[in-house]
Formats: sequence, structure tokens, C-alpha cells
Amino acid sequence: MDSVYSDIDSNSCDFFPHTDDEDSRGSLCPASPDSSPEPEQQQQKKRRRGRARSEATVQVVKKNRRLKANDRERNRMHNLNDALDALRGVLPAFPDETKLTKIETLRFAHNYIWALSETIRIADLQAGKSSSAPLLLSSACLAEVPSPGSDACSWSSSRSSSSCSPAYCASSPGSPAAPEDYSYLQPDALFGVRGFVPGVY
DNA sequence: TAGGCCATCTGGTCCT
DNA sequence: AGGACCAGATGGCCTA
Repeated sequence: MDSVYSDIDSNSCDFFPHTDDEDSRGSLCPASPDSSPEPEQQQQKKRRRGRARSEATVQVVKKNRRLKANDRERNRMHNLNDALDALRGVLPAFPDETKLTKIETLRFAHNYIWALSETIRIADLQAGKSSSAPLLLSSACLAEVPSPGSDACSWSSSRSSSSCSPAYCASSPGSPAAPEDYSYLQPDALFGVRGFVPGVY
């Protein structure tokens, strides 16, 4: 097995066995700040030693760096997927138990949060309380969420629907359903996430 | 077989 | 300088 750094070890300074491309060659062996100026011949010698890495070694070093970056990127995406799984875990389950896709999960979560907020708001109104208080989700409100399985409503899942679709009206969304009932809290109604056709579920 | 979803790789950009 | 983040490309798998 050929050592990645064999070339470096034999040709560059021991303190900076470093890895970079052509641009950084000049910094391979920095002179100590307090060192007095050296003869031109010695300086040239050092420059030559710093320059002596082969092209193949540079390629190998770059490849290693790429592999490392790939590994980090993989871990990053795994973390992202773990977070999505956690999010799926706290959302109401679908009747057919099929796993939500990533985009479906995000849209469902968005709608779910909106619906829970609506629930709180309506509950507050019905209780004769002021609705000016900030909306906070509580376990009592979560208990309002009915079990899955009802008529589906549908909304366009197109990306251009950010302005008026209930799914995207986060601050003060227009109600996707009659404000007096809670049917919109049911999973099917929450999304249209799968482009559900009414009556299919 | 086409289309959707996904994982991975990759190069660019931004941030610390 | 190195890591995080992002978006495009690519190929595999699955389903209608």
C-alpha cells in the first residue's frame, strides 16, 4: 500500500506535513519570526523542498479530503432524516400506515400545527376568553385531536400555492373548513398532503 | 416502462 | 483552513 503522505514526509518540512494545493506551497515551512535573513541559496533550497510534492500526491490528498467531506455530508443527511423520523413520530398516523415522504411530513406538520392553533383559538372563543393571548399548544388541546379517518379535503400541493393555501398561511390562515367543527384536524383533512382524492380514504 | 422517492456524490458558497 | 450548508447530478429501488 502506498502511503498518502510518503511524498510529503520525504520532501517537505516535518512540522507542516500539509496537504494543500499548489497555492499554499509557500507556507509549507514558514520561517520562525525571529530568525535572521538567510542566504539566498538556502532559501531556494527550502522552496524547492516545499514544492517537491508530486501531482499524484496532490490528487490523493484532494481525494481524501473529498471522501471526508462525503462522510460528513452523509452524516448530516442522516441527522436530517432522524429529525424527520422524530417528526413523523409525533404526527397522527395514517390509516394505511404508509410512511410519509419527506415533503409530505413537512406539509402535514405545517398543517397540523396550524390546525392545533385553530383548536386553541376556537376553544378560547367558546370559553369566552380573550383571544389576544398567545397561542400555546397544551396537552389539553392535543386531546382534542380526533382519531384518523374521515373525508378528505384537498388542496393543491403545488409549490406555487404559498400565498393562500391553508397549508401555508401560518400566521393567520384562512380556515380550510367550517370554523365550528374540528374535522380539519383529522389527518386526511390536514394535508391533502398526498393529493388525496376525497372519498379515497 | 415511466415516474416518484431516496441516498449519495460533488462542487460551490458561506461562516467561524 | 476547515466545516456546514446547499443544490444539481446520478443511479437504484419501487409501484402503477
